[in-house]
Amino acid sequence: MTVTIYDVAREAGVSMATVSRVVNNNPNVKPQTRKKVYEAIERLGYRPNAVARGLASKKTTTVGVVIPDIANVNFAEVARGIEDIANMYHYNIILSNADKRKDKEIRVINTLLEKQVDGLLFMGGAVTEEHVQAFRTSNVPIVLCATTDEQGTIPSVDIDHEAAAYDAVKQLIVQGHRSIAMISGTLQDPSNGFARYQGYKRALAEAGITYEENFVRIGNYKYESGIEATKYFLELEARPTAIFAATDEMAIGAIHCIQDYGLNVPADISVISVDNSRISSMVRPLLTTVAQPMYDIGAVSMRLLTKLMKKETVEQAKVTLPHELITRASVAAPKASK
Amino acid sequence: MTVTIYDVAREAGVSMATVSRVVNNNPNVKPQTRKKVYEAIERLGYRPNAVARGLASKKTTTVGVVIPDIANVNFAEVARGIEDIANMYHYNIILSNADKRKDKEIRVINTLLEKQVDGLLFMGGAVTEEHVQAFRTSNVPIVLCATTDEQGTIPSVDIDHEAAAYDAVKQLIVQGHRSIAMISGTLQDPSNGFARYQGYKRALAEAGITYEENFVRIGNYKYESGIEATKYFLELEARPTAIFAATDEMAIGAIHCIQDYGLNVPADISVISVDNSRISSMVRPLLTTVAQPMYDIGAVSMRLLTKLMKKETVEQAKVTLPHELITRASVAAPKASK
DNA sequence: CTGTTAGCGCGTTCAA
DNA sequence: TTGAACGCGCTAACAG
Repeated sequence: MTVTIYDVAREAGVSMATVSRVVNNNPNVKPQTRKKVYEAIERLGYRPNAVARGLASKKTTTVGVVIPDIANVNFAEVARGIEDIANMYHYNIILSNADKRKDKEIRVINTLLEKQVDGLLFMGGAVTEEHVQAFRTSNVPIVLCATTDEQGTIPSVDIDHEAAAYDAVKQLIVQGHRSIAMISGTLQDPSNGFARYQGYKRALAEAGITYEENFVRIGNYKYESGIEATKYFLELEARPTAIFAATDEMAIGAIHCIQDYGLNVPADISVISVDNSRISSMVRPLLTTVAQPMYDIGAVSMRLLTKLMKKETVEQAKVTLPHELITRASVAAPKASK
Repeated sequence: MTVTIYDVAREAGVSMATVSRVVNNNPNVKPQTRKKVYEAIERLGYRPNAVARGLASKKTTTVGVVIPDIANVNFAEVARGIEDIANMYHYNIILSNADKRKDKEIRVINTLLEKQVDGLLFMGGAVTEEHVQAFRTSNVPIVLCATTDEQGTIPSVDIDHEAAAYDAVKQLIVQGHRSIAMISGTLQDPSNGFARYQGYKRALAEAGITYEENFVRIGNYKYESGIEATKYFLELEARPTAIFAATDEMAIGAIHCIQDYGLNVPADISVISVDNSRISSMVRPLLTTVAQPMYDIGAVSMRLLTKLMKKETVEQAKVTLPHELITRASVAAPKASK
């Protein structure tokens, strides 16, 4: 049924070693023989079996990707960056959703390792000791993608979430705002959650603004939770003049909520966030936000992984990509403070 | 370095065949021996090599997924459906972007087949003779996902794009609209493009509305192209009273464009589309749209594929999932016609 | 430049 | 209930 390298060898009148050579572009083959082999391959419709090759060579040219949720636009963007570079270096990717759930993450890591991936790209929630343990059971290179471990011992590619949040809030402060609320992600999430919250606090502290419990609500990154949080703020006797949302979606929720209350963005309340996903340009007013280069995070981490897999020496095992404030139309100076 | 089944056998004092049996849950093993083997596995930290297993068993428990672009929310949603079900049946997925480009699609199909996937899920542009040819070079089951082939010979899961578009336009007509414009995708695209265009025309024809060239613009599914098309419509001496967009994004572009002209949606112009992606609820007014169950398309097609891979008999090899009109706030009756 | 020979790690008969 | 032996399809020395 299936035609093997052996059939090709017979058909071409050479040994299987020779066929293997031409298939793998080994230069040590006489052009004429090469031609004969190619013809035999063509005639028989031979297709190399990558599994057999993987067993013999101990390389599968596939990398495992652990992702929280491919249906999330940000991660999907990262995934695209990963796949593009993987493709460029002739790797395939096995993608597994783990929803930032530790048990699922560990399980997935193990099956990926069973499949003998040549490398692992990990995007997830916190990187715990258990994770590190799981990584250690194998010696395929790992790179953390859009996350970091506490000790910073594992190669990683991410942005500085704390600084990004800081920059966003700082922008509000520069415009003259002093009463700034935040819609945060869960503080359990080290990057999107906790770090951004820290950036918010640092910016306030630096400006001598006292932190207020009432001005921080925890959302779940989604649109609806942005609305919920904003409702809360609007019902406060002393409303904030600006809102910093940890994600674009929550920011847009905030904008719509404010508008639904008959108020104007940014005249009455300014809104800023971090992400710069496509939807930040799909809202009125256009959303001012700090850009997170998701595609690049994916691309750079995959590139880093290829180097690691080829055992090339890498100078920087922990790369922090730059973020950038994208000024659009959702931020303005507060109304004349009374 | 790596511990093999053989090491476990020695450690447990049994043969490798026995180890293989316990690892694969073969019942023909004395509980006591099973225990010994498990202990040895634990002690040595043995992890089965899926590549070797794949070579020996001719099954890899991985399926290939050809997708246009994982960064596209709709496809990402499908992918999530696929992965969830795949995971449920203990399959892994190799994901490859092909951007609806035939050459890339064919190339990707081939490398996936080289990797000995147990099945293939194909999402792409048109399914040409060349595609069918490529599929035939192997006998792993294929299912088309969110696409169909002309002859309908390959198993597939999709919605009826023509009918979905028809229903959307019909809704406009029922509300009293007679001058309805369409922002279409490229007519080269059989499902999202051509079929929806056909549905639009059928609804018009059925209502005795004459088709107007000026009322159809071709977009690229994206927000900006929705804006562009709508600008064109608004500059017409005889503006349409309603716009049907082939995708949510273009519809939102239309809404914003209309609003930027100082007009009101739906009072001045109604907007409807097909998709019901998350963003359709992230706009003011809320977008009325025909829901396309992307997640389900992925889930159902993967489920179908598992049946095919197990050589179970399937009654329905061509399934059409239902679509549904989601009435929100972007459609209203036209202003009193003069 | 080409062929021979071993494995790669595991599933799977077939006997025992 | 267990073990011995073979083979899956290919790469990688090693000879020649």
